[in-house]
Amino acid sequence: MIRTISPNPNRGTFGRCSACNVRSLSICGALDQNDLVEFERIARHIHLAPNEALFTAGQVASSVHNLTAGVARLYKLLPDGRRQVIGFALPGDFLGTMPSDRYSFSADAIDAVSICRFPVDVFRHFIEQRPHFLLRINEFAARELMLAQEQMLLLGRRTAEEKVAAFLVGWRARLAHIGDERQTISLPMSRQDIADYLGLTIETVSRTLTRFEREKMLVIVSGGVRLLDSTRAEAMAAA
Amino acid sequence: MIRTISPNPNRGTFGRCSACNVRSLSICGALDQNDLVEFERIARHIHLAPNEALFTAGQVASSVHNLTAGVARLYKLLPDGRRQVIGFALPGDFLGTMPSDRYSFSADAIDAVSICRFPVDVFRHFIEQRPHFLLRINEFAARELMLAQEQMLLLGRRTAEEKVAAFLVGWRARLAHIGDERQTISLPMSRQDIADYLGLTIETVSRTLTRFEREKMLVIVSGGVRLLDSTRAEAMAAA
DNA sequence: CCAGCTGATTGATCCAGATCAAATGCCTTG
DNA sequence: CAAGGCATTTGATCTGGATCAATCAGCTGG
Repeated sequence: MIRTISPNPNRGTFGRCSACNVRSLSICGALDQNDLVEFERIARHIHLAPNEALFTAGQVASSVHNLTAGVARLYKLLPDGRRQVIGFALPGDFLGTMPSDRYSFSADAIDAVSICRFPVDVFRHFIEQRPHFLLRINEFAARELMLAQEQMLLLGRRTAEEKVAAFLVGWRARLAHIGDERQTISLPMSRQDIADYLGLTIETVSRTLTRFEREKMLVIVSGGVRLLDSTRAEAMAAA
Repeated sequence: MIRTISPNPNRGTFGRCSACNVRSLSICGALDQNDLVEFERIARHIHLAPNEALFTAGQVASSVHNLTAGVARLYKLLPDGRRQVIGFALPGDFLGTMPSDRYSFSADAIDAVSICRFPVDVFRHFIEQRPHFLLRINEFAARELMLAQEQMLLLGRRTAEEKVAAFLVGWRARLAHIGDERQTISLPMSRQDIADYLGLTIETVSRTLTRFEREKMLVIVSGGVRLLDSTRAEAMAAA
């Protein structure tokens, strides 16, 4: 399970926003002490077991969410069951940039996940009073959009090998961003999740990883991979 | 060329935001008369010929843009020249949700295009004073993000046939949204643009369209297509 | 009215990645 | 510690869409 900074983000004063250790990474980083007290009042802190749903596409979007621990998968389904994972959410990520009144994608916990949940209308009222907070949310949305555009390039124009390499390099960067800079890249999601994220099959992902291992670019370990040749991986990811 | 409502969006009082006929469709729809006067002061109105660049990926992002006439293609390139079109911009569309200080994609005019251009720092200052405007920009970013996620599903998990059908249905909806509800769906972009948008080759797009015509789903006309069997197209696009 | 150019269509063949089909290597749990 | 269950890996084959290769159809300018 992927955590940040301290082993238990909600230890002691459970649910206290002021003590939240992913605050600086999240939209809440824009709130001062006074705001935080108010914000805490409208938050509900929830823990989810692996594979539990945060919300489901099509449901009325009654809440926005802020991830504080664990990893979630965000995905869309076609009527016949084909699945596209549109992203993985990490601690600090905000799931609330919704244009419509219904969720346009589903989200569920990959490992044990903690979230802060806010009723949309209350949340909306809160941000409307705080332009600097709104500005922060905007920055997050912009970054999200840029990642989505990068992913479109990957899905539409990259080869299987490039996709897998780009995924590993990008994932490592995101882990580093939340303070996880271990040698081994933790991969809490299944091969199927990775395949559905990259627009590939599970077999292709597996074969590509084993080939990378055979070619000494990485070592596959339980729950992740250890990159041996970053330079080569980065070159593959870029081109 | 795709226009909206009146044949010439900038006729007479050229560049006057108050007279702008795509205002209600754009982020500027959130501005009142006073705001508009101020806004007009920081705007530069620019006209571009087909294939002229609005901006290029990697350049310092000195301006944000608002499209008022014509169609633009937004795209990313890989070092070896592979191209992914990440979207087509229509009148009313805002190109300014940038997370970094450099453009992360390129944009150029497909047909004759008119834009309003604003220096980023001035624009930023303007929106910071106007929370309701910021809120509007946020809604636009959210819609943009939802479209991007829909496109990820298309790129990763749909067949060529589904991609082309979904493109036509989606494009028709966007044209309808800006007031262009003619029988014939106008396609000002080239087959190559469509292919690069759908993650296909030009040959596959062409073959798929001719097959649709053979199957009486549509008729290919100069500069567009006429949908004969909307129901069938929508079914393909959905599944 | 025709030559040349550019974009689109059509045809023939190929191949990256999908599909189908077994293993293999785990964790569980009794 | 054996049995069952699931995720993953590996192997064999197939195919949707890519690639390679001509046409073809509008335009544009002379």
